Amino acid sequence: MQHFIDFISSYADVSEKEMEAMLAIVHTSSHKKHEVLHRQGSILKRAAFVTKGAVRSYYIDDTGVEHTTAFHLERQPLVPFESFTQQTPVSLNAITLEPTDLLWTSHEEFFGFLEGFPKYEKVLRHILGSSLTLQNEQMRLMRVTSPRERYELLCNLRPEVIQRVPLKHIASYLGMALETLSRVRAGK
Amino acid sequence: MQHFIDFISSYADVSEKEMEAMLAIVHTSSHKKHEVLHRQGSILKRAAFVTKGAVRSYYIDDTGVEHTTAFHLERQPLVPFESFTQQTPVSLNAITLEPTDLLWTSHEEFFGFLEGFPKYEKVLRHILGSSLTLQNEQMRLMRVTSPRERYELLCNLRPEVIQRVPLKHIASYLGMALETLSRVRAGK
DNA sequence: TTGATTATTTGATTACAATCAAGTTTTGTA
DNA sequence: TACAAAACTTGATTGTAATCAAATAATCAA
Repeated sequence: MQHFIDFISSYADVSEKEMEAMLAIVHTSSHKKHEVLHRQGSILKRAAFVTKGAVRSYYIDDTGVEHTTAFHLERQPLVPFESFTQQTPVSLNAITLEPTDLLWTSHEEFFGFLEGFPKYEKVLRHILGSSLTLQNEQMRLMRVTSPRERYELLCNLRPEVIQRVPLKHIASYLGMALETLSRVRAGK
Repeated sequence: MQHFIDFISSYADVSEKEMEAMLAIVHTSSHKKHEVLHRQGSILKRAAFVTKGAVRSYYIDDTGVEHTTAFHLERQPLVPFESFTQQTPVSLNAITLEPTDLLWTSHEEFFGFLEGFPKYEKVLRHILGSSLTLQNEQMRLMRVTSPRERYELLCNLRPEVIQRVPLKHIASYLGMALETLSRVRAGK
């Protein structure tokens, strides 16, 4: 819970009253390893935040190949904003990589809170902006040519991911074959 | 101008009063071919909308290579939202590909309007959501393995771009060598 | 603990796109 | 209209990562 408070506080000065209202709409849930949290095509009813564990987001393309798009470790939001804010079908699957604890709030509660505290419109805008920035950076990561560079960048940016996630998912995330990743890591 | 009204109307029912207030903060400008609209690292003071012509967004990487990230034709916004909403340095350059007419509004005017008409918070949220969706789609485009597929996807999604933009920029946008694009087009 | 499944490594080969190098065509403009 | 610059094409070669194939290592569950 402290993680969540830290997260929100990094975007806004939260008064006691506001924090109280927030905590009133926040729920917790625990999930086993390899539990599906949401599926491609469904309408997202919850915005979640990882307090413990790890979650992987991925989609399956026309040819049946899986593409991992994100890893959500503790202290990170797990919200496909473009889907949650507009209640359009989500384009990703989410599945736990480890036993995972989440904080979450429903669409109704979330936007109810927003109406009660319009100041948080700005916060949401800020979060959406950050989300766009992150996407941009990820896009550039993909354009950095060599697999080695992509891997090294990830090592620098998210060392915990390398430690905790099976290489096949990292390879998929970085857009290279599992064997290539293995060789890159061996320094070949 | 009608283009702009259509654009906004696709996101919200706009009352006469609101439209009036909007038009009061909208300005126009004309630009020659190859005119720079903004540079990497600057703080964006304007949100723009293309009414005529075409604009290219790109960035230059550490090794000096240019990467084209977007083409903005008429009826499309030209706003790096993540920069404009938060007034952080923009990570892209924008340059006209053709003689171009823009509508634009300043950061102050824009957020002034938003305070006067808080209903448009929702509209902005919607636009940011769409922007995220677009980014996601572009990301997926990059992951579709073969250059041929990437090219064909672009042909289907944005045929006008193929007609109007020099191939070297399209090649850069699709992340392939100019020669490769040429061969793909020749069906080789 | 053991067998089974999953994860990872290593090797050999192949396929594909980048690069280098000229040419040709098109466009803009003096 | 003619010249120069830019846009585009084509060919030959190279390098790199994908693919195929198999072995080894680690993890999980009965």
